[in-house]
Amino acid sequence: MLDYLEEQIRARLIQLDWPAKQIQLSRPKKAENGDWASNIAMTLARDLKRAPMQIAEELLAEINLDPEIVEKYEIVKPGFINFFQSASYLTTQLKHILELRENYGKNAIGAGKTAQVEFVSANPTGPLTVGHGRQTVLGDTLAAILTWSGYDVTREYYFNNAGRQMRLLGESLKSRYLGLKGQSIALPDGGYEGHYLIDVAKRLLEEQPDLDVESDVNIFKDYAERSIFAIIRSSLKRIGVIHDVFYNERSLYETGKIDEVLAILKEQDLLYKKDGATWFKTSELGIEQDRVLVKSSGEPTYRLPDIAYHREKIARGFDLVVDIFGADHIDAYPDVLTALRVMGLEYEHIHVVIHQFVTLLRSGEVVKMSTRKANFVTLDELIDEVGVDVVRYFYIMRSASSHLNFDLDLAKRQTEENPVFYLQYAHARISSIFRRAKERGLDTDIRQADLSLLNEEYTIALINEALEFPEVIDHCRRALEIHHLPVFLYGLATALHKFYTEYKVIDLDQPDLSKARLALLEAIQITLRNGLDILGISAPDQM
RNA sequence: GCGCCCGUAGCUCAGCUGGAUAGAGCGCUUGCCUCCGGAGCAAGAGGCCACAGGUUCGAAUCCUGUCGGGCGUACCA
Repeated sequence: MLDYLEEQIRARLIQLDWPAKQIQLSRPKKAENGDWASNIAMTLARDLKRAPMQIAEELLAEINLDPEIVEKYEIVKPGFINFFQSASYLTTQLKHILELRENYGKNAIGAGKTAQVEFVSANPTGPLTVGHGRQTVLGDTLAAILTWSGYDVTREYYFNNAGRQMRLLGESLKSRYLGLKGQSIALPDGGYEGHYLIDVAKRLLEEQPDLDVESDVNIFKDYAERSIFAIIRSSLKRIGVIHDVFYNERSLYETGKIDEVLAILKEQDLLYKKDGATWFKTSELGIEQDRVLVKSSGEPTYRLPDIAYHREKIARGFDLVVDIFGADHIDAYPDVLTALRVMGLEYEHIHVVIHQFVTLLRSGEVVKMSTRKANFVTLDELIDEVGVDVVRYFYIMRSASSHLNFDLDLAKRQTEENPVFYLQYAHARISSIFRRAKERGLDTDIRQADLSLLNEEYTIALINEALEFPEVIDHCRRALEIHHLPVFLYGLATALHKFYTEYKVIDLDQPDLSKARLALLEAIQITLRNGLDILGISAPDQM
């Protein structure tokens, strides 16, 4: 419909030799304003120096619209052109859903192209927290949207198991281990206080009881890394996330990629030494101050490997790269992009999605969290408390750029107040109707259903709602925003419930109408299921 | 100080590249099951879209400024 109208209007513009402006078509909020509306006449008014109403008249005077698709059109007040779709168009589209089934909503925009989504990327210093959770689900769901858009998607986890933080982790574990043996050694300054390290220390003590103060800290570091990575991977698995690639920062050193970046920047005279450190002249490149790339200790700061990593992403040839960062990393990526630019690399296909923080609320109170101290809530604890479906939904129901209030009380309620159950209930309700229809001996073979019987107000509203699904997918992809999907699904569930209250599906006296309505419900269920599938939320047949 | 994000109903938030009378959930008031799942539906009350300018035929949406809140502003990641 959208493409069709755009094509027809464009043809008229060319015919009239009017400017080939972008043609905007939208779905009006009010039904009386048609199914699709265009503001083209108003946007042309200035170019043509004529009244919009007149322009619309002339534009439509000789337009050629298929009556099977567009029943009629109207020109209204300021200059809107409203199109009304025909009943046959609606039934054709409904058949489409029934034929496409689990493919309904997919498109081929990314066909033959590759995409990479980098997300989570937490270093193995502790379990995933509630904060990581948002990014985890956000990235996974955006990756799913890209898959539905035809891309060949790589989910990637970038991590660093070297450097100061990891050394601190090793020392912290050593301290805990020796503590268990009765040798009290203070945690290092800024060390990791989390209780999980004590558990790790206990297991290490069981496996290797003979370590002591003299033992190499690397033994502890490696053990901590392995143990914590196992915890992280198990959390990811629980929440349904599988990364295709775990990219170790260390490989950038081993393959010389770090040195290459330094060499290129040096060649461009963008590096200098000061106080024993190597600085990047970012202040000459539109950034407030210069940045340190290599510390006076000889260790690089995180920026340098990040630059090298992104250079590698470009070299790997992805058509689209999406980085998911938390708001606390907001300062890092301009430096990276700047470095890529001065190295003469194409980086327009790299998109950064920044999400704001998560606040946990319990009984209306903010749950205080601090990573340094032991009192953070882990993603696992959250899943234990409310379940995977609810966790996933709550994380993506709001736009990433908004702060997220995660209301634990609401999340735990298995009642009408919980939007997840509202959606799942819609799906289960349809399954239930099909079960009942079979019990009653109704012919549920919907293939010969006469869809033209579906012409009541709320029925048409429901079909229209379902037809928006592909547009929503497209919107999510374009904007790299996922929250439009749960918002859409919620509206679809509402339309379904409304339809259900208004009309009886199983009516033995009207088998043809029943069959048509069952066909409709099948299409709605397909749409709901596909949407939930993208979100990684289960679609139950009964609850 | 500077950079990014946010400010829409009592609360939590939608509102897509500017469009027609600003929406939803929760909470509050009131209705709807002899009938396919009431985990549902309907009605009502509730708004100077933070504030002030500007651009435009038209602004919650774009621009500037002000005021609030969050995050950052490291030789931590």
